[in-house]
Amino acid sequence: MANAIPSRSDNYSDWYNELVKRADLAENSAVRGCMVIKPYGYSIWEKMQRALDDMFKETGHLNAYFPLFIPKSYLSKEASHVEGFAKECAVVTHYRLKNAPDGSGVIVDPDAKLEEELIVRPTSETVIWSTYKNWIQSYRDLPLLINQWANVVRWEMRTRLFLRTTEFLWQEGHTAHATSDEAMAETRQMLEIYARFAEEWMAVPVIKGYKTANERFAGAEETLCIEAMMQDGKALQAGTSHFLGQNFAKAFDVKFQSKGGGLEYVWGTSWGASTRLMGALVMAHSDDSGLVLPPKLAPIQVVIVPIFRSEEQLDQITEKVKEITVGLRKKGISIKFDNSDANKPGWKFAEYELRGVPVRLAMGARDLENGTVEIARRDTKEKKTISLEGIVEYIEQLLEEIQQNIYNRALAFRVANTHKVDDYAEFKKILDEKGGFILAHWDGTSETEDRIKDETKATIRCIPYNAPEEDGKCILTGNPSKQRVLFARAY
RNA sequence: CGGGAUGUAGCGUAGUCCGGUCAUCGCGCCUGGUUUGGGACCAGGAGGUCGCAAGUUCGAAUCUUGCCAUCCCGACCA
Repeated sequence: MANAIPSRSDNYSDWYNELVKRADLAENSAVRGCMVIKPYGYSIWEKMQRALDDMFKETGHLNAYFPLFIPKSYLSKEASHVEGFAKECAVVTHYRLKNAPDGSGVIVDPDAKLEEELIVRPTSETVIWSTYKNWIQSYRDLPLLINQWANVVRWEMRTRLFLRTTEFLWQEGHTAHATSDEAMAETRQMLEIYARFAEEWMAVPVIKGYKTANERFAGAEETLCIEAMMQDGKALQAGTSHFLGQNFAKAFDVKFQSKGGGLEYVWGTSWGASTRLMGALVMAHSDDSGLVLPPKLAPIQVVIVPIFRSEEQLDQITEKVKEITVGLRKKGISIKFDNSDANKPGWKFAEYELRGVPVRLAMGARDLENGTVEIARRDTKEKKTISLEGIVEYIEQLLEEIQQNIYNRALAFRVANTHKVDDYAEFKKILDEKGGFILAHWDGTSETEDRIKDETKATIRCIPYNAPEEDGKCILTGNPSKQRVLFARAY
């Protein structure tokens, strides 16, 4: 193999970085910490957007767009919110440049200083709630169910393609409700949507749960999340849904008149998922040959590679291929027929494996004679020659099977790498030797959580939903505990 | 922002100690031909302010100083 990527076992992190670049998903840009998402990577993101957006619309949400800039004063209206984000905000202080007197280029015009500095949004709660104040007067205005697709900026110290970039793309939902119960139900509903998206579209199994107070969103009363396991055993948070209580309503004075005529603060939620999902998708399924994409999100689901010695042969193959592609397209399956003469078949095979195309067909003289085609699946790398008879149905079913198979594989991996541990020494040992998820008892205090984090780098990823009640002792302090929580090292 | 390292063609690199036909090699790219069932081969060709700036010197990719950028390890995070 001339251009092999690093292997996962050699260096997982190198493997990931190389794969993202080589599969043409994204690359680093001239701007520190900001990436360029390339067309192939962006196509996957568009499919993710489409699926999520459909689910949001089905549950009654509408899209809107709020400004990129936020007046600095807004950020400080909600105390814990500003504390959470202040350290990573980009700030706009001027609005004009001018030529440098010494001719060395342009400089910031000191006369163009803004009265009030603007923050580049790290998240939009504050602008949105300041707007909601004007939109909500009566219980009849509720619930208000809004989503926006946007870019946000968080000035991170260390960045990695998709997993943590200074600027990233995401969606953020912001809803307002008349009652606490209704807002909480919305919070749960949106987490369910994220979980369903992760499992049914990305083929990534997730664990749903509550964040501890330490890990909660800045300004939220409760944060729900889904956590996925990557192939190196580390956890990745794939979506969060926050119950904001009346915090932002109070900070921005958003009240409504109830049926009974009283004035009440509204209850809020916010929920988001970002281009980080792209990183999760790569790390959950791919192998040392390249990406493995779930068929539902693959920009190209089937690639057809002709093998020919002459123009006439190519023409004959093209003719045959047409019959297949017409049938596949009718089923909504995306196909690429790569008839370019620039590269040999072997090169193409390797290239489409790198790009994670779920199904590959190869057709040559041999197949023309026999009425067959060679079919290869990306997830297992199995190859076989099959008859053209019923090929469309065969492929349709195979795509479903691949989708299911990579989910099952990821689930089996997670199960195999999740351990119940009752002893702190063993806890540390498993983290260092095996990694993965650990279910252990915790006494419920932030102090204990912090100490475990300092000593092991593992954090409580979540307090899982529906965890069975079980009396136990905190792994660190020995204090009583009612249920196990999920520990892991995380991205 | 602390600790470590690195900047040579689109990418990856040799040369840096010891200054002087040294700008090396591979991939990629262009042209022509032969090829095509797992990353083809031959021939020819294009492409470089050696990160930037100043200094030392007859002479700097190489030595000195300053700056800039990137990567790794920490603190911070979706």
